[in-house]
Amino acid sequence: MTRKATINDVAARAGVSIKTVSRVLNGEQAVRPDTRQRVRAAVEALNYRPSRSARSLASGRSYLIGLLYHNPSANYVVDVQHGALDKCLENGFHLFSHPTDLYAPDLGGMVANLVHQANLDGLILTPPLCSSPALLAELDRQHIPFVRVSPVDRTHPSPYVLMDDVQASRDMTTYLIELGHRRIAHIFGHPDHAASEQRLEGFRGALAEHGLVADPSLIVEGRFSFETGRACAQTLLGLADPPTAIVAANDDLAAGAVMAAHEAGLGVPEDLSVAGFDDTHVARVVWPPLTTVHQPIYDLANAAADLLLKRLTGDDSGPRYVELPHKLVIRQSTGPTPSA
Amino acid sequence: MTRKATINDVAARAGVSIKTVSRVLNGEQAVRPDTRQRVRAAVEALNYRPSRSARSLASGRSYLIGLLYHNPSANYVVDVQHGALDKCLENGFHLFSHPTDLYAPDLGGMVANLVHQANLDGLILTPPLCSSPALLAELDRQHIPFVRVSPVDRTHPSPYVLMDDVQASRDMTTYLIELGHRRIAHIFGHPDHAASEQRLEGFRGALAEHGLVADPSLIVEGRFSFETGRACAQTLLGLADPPTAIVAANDDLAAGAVMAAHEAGLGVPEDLSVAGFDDTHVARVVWPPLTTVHQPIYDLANAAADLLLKRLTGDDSGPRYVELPHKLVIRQSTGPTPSA
DNA sequence: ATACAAATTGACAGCGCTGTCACATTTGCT
DNA sequence: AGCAAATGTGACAGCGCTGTCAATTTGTAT
Repeated sequence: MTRKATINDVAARAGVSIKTVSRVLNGEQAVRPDTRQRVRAAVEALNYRPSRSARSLASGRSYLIGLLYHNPSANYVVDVQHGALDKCLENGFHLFSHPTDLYAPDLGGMVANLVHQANLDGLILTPPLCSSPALLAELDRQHIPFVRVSPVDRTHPSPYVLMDDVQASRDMTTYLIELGHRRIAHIFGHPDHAASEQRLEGFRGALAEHGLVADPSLIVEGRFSFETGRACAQTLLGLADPPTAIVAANDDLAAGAVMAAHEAGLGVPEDLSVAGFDDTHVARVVWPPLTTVHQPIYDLANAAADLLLKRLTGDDSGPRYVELPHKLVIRQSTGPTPSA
Repeated sequence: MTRKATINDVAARAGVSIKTVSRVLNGEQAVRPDTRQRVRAAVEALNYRPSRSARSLASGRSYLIGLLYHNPSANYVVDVQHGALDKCLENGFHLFSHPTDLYAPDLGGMVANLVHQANLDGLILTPPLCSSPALLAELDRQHIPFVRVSPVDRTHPSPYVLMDDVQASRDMTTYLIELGHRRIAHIFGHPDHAASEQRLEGFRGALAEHGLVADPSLIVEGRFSFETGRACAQTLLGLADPPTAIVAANDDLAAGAVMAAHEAGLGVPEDLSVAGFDDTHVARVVWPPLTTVHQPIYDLANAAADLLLKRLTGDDSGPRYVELPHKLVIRQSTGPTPSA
């Protein structure tokens, strides 16, 4: 292999100026079809790929976008990364994944610094980062473009993608009610994550729709983790009048609840039904496998990247947000009420 | 905030030429201490950060390294990413994570292309990519620097990091033998992953050391997944003379085996002991929690990045490889033999 | 002091691309 | 046919940095 081809080589071969090659590469309009064709052929023949550094230095853009996350589950991160990365590569961009501490003293400053150092063109914010007002404010102030994944605040003008957490939670709860359950508990997610509120809201909504009242002692606060799920379930099962079903705000919590049931000598689902949320790997790896809500994480991230890239390339014609459908996944951790 | 500071601003403020600033930034020797100090102060005062694109365009280096993986578990990827990313940032580099298909028809070409397009300075290869001879050969041919994480072939001249899989597996098996088990089965990992062989070797070694013979019917081949672990365990438990303990080649397999035991009405560990490998999230989320081998994934990746960066910056003084210790994690999925 | 080597510093030319603007060519219209 | 407007193309100056090499300062041995 010889030296890597540059724009000059392409221009020479196509018999045009480098500027015209640049035009073709960047999809600018003012190029005649036959010229464009000739340039394309030369690019092909030389297996030419523009240098990101040169392009970036000259244009001030970096063709790099950042994906920020705060301590979520590995499965979530990996799915998000893939969804976003695929869309980026498709458009000649690259992706930096970066763990970010929601509680950093100067979160906004830190992120802005990261953006400047790495010269990122835009950001994808995942929960709970996407609902930090301080962060959003700083990004706005510095005119850093970003999209949000599963935000709660729909009033902020930045684009976002989400699924309907409230409805999903309502669907799951309704499913349990239809199975005959009346004393249904909810393990709340994590106060950092606004989705937790929505899942609680859907839970309450389904109960209300069926004329049931939510017993406050059946709503306990977890932290989206296996351990807290287990502890919460222990509390619930220790109640004088324990629930026959638990709707947990994510799969880890549900897995913990299943473990607590086992420890208490209770069968799942014979004695206790447990439902999860998100449909992560864990849901298929505990015994019994969890009934849960499938969240289209890959697709959400893919759509998020799409929205961001459209903005960056100046295409403002598309929608400001995308809402993707959820799906109930019925497995073996839920069943009819014991007495029924 | 005004325009971002450039090297010219720093030079002007420090009263030196831009070349001298460049020298200080790149840690070159020929700068007098007081000059160096003045430049440092100016950099500080202006909060100056060199532009990656400019630097990269001028030097031909990109300060970017790639992390390649083929379809491993999310937890593994995330740990590897963090380990490598932390070391990179520490050294002013950035990290691209990239899923890569081991079975791509022209794997070497694809990777080389990726390296050139993204202008990567080097690669970190995780298993099983690090044992693809075709890939290694192509990278060598194109003079692309790389390190390998947990390789099996120690003869290739590239640097690598690993832990002793054979010894770890031997330790685990010995632990079960000391618990009184005599009929011990092994669920083999995945033929793609050379570590599987080593874990089998350690298993056999421990048996031999204790004068036990490995019954061939007790060695079954899984695929590092929950489902195959379950299927393998079903086979094992259906045997006329089933094992009292299973050493699985990873935690997912072990989790599947635990599930199969549950399905067969067997208690773990009362009727069957099950040991995992890797100490991933799953190990703490199944019931009972898995006895397993803790693999220092973060540290391995961190060390790998370190080795690679040292090479890239021309420091050849360090070791060519790093071996990190493993650790047995005893949880509740293993216990004494039923009859004992 | 003087000569010479070594250490330190700077001038300047790119790296490969995009933005600006001027020029050339075509098109549409009277 | 003739002219303005629209369209297509190219020359050239950077973007912010590093590499090369020459110039300057400093140190050392006479």
